[in-house]
Amino acid sequence: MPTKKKPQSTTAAPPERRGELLHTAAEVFAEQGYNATTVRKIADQAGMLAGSLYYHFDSKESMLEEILRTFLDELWTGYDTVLDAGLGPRQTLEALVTESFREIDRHRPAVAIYQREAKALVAQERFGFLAASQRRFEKAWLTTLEQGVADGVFRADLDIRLTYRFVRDTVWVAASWYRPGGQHSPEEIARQYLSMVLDGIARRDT
Amino acid sequence: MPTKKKPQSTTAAPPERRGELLHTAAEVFAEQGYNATTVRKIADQAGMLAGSLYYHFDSKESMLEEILRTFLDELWTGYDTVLDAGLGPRQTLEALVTESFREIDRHRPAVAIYQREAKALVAQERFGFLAASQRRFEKAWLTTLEQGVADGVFRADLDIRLTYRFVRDTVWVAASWYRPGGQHSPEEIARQYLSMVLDGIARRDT
Amino acid sequence: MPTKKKPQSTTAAPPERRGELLHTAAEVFAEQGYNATTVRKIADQAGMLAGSLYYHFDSKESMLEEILRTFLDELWTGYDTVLDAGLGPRQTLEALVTESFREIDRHRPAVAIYQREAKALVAQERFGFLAASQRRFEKAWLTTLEQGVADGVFRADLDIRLTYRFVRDTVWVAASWYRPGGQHSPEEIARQYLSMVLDGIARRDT
Amino acid sequence: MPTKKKPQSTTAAPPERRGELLHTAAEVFAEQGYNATTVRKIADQAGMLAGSLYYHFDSKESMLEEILRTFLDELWTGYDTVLDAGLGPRQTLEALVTESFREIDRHRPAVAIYQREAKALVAQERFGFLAASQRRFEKAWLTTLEQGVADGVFRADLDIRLTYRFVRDTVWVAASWYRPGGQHSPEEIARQYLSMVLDGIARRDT
DNA sequence: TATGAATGAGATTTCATTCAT
DNA sequence: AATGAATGAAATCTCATTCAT
Repeated sequence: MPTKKKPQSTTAAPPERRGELLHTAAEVFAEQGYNATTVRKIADQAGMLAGSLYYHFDSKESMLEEILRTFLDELWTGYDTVLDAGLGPRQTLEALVTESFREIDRHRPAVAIYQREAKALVAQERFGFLAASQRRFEKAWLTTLEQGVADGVFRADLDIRLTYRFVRDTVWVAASWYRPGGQHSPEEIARQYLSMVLDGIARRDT
Repeated sequence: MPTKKKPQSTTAAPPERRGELLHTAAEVFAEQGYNATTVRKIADQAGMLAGSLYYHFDSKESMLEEILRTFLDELWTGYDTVLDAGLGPRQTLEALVTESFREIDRHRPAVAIYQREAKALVAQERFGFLAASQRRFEKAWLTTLEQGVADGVFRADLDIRLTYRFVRDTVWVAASWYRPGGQHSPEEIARQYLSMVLDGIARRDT
Repeated sequence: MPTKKKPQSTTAAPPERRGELLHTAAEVFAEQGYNATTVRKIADQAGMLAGSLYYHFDSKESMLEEILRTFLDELWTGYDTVLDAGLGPRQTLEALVTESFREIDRHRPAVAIYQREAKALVAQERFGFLAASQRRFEKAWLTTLEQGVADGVFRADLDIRLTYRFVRDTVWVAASWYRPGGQHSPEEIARQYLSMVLDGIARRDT
Repeated sequence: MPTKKKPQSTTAAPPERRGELLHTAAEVFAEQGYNATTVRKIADQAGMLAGSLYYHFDSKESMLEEILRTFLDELWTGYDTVLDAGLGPRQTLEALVTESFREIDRHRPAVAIYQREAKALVAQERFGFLAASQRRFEKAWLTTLEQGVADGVFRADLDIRLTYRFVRDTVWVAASWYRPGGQHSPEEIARQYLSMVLDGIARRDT
């Protein structure tokens, strides 16, 4: 039987229902995986019947699409601000990592969904925007790393693509264990991650 | 004269078929996700009909179980050898990371499946062995890191659980892009990853 | 001074809305078929939401009923005038055919709906009036044809039921291609059809 | 509960199951209309469960497509034989009409489905072959009629397109009442129809 | 060992209809 | 009169699994 979330205070702005439902769907997708999530589970969580979701959305897949699109749109707003700021490579890297943790904080379910599903989705025409985003992403990071090597702020003895994957994945998988509102703020986690990524975990003999 | 064992039926070695099919299944599971993989897809890939798989296996789930069990058994054989060798924390960490990349090389599909599905599976009784493995895994790594901090070979200013997750994720997500037989051997990748994890990607001012 | 009946609410004549909506519904039913027509499609066409139709009508089926009833009422008004006029069989046939084309001209959507749906509807109690109409129809035509054969104005060498179906189908299927306001008036089409039905399309050797 | 048709003699050629099912589906489609026919009704009639149909067919729509394609393929085999025979216009017309009644006799359900559904289906890309067939059909008939007028065997005072529609529809709607195995053979019905179409139903004063 | 055909449970989706505002 | 949101029943479709051959 449906689990009502809340009877809602009195009156909320009307066009938010969609957003609420997407939020609910994203949480269930993130928790159980897209394929294992039935529309009935989403509807239960939202306190309605499965069929009622189709008043708001065309299909289960269109919910997934909208969740991922919304997330990527906001992610790129943040990234573009960083990339357009004209910082040096090290500051750019720090800002990108920090921004990433902020996005994980704001869109944890969407990030988790992205991690788990993106690989299988890119093949579909409908999710072509994922591939486009991945290309921009790769370009932004590779450029930053290459510039850093050229400027002498990053090590020159590492395979640059390997480094790219290392930094990229290391940051984003954090979404699988990160819980918003936990001990550390996203900025604090970013700080520690950056410290590990930049300086390593081995103790320096100074 | 040639050494014939038995006048075998008609076709090739029968008991290997199981292994081949598990291999095929693992690849499809890794490619598309367990839930999105239909037994028909596996059968197609193996050149048979869906129903025929049930001569070899009890169920789709039992294929998954066998794939993961086989992988974890081999992983722990390797890990136990390292952990029982009485090395210092830094050498232990290096050996575990190297061993992990070797396992990715040998069992890439299984590793990818594990990454994607483990979280949802541990709740099931049948997959209790996953939880047991995770606990041993966490213990082995945390002990090594703590010993390293105590011995002064790892930095003491980092949150130890954050460090654990950092190292753990860093290694295993490589399965998502690693392709056996590529440019770098697993040992070479391990070397570079260890270099980044231990010393960081920033250039040192000597 | 202008003759105002009542200080009407705000918008135009309310009781006409029903008729407009029935007109719209009939067109969509005729275009796509009753079953394939969703109330949403009708509402879209009418510039309102699906639920709003239920202010005007009890159900989708009641719209269909009203459309068909209105059409058959008018049809029989015309037919009865002809049948009660005491004409000879040939003039009766000509008048009935002409009247039929006039009805197609006025109620084309309803005729198309009737053609397509009547067979499945007659079984329902609610649409019993269709069966009644069909019986009267058959009787009127058969009587006319039989009288014509008896009078020697129609050929005696043809199966009378086959002839009946021939004339009936010949006339009504025209609704499937007829477009009001096209090249030919209904009377002109009737004239040509009557010429073919009565005298055939082969050239006579005079 | 499912209505088993027959336990079938002993062994029928295996690849006929598809054909049997299409036959069953065609009968139900013709009887109730495509949209009003549920896959469950077809399955009931075939003595199986609804889901089992999907072992043989991709979708309900693909059954419809195959039924119509098969019918049109056979229809055109027959028509082409007539059209390639080099007959005069009157013999061609007679042969086409006779062939049409034979097709109605062989494929009554498919013809009935075609009549009822074609108009709405042609809009769909998937059913583009219907439009193609219609164009060939129109061309064949118009050419024959025009040639007949030119040769002086058909009346010159009639609108040729009107005549085309008259003959075309008159013949094909017969599928709505024709029952194979009834009183008259298709050839006998064709003969009477041709007599009416060519010479009319009015008695000639010779 | 494998096929061909089916089952049966459950998933997604559709849609006429209702109802508070 | 009309909207926005929902219900609930039923439809289409999916798929792991079974089983006779």
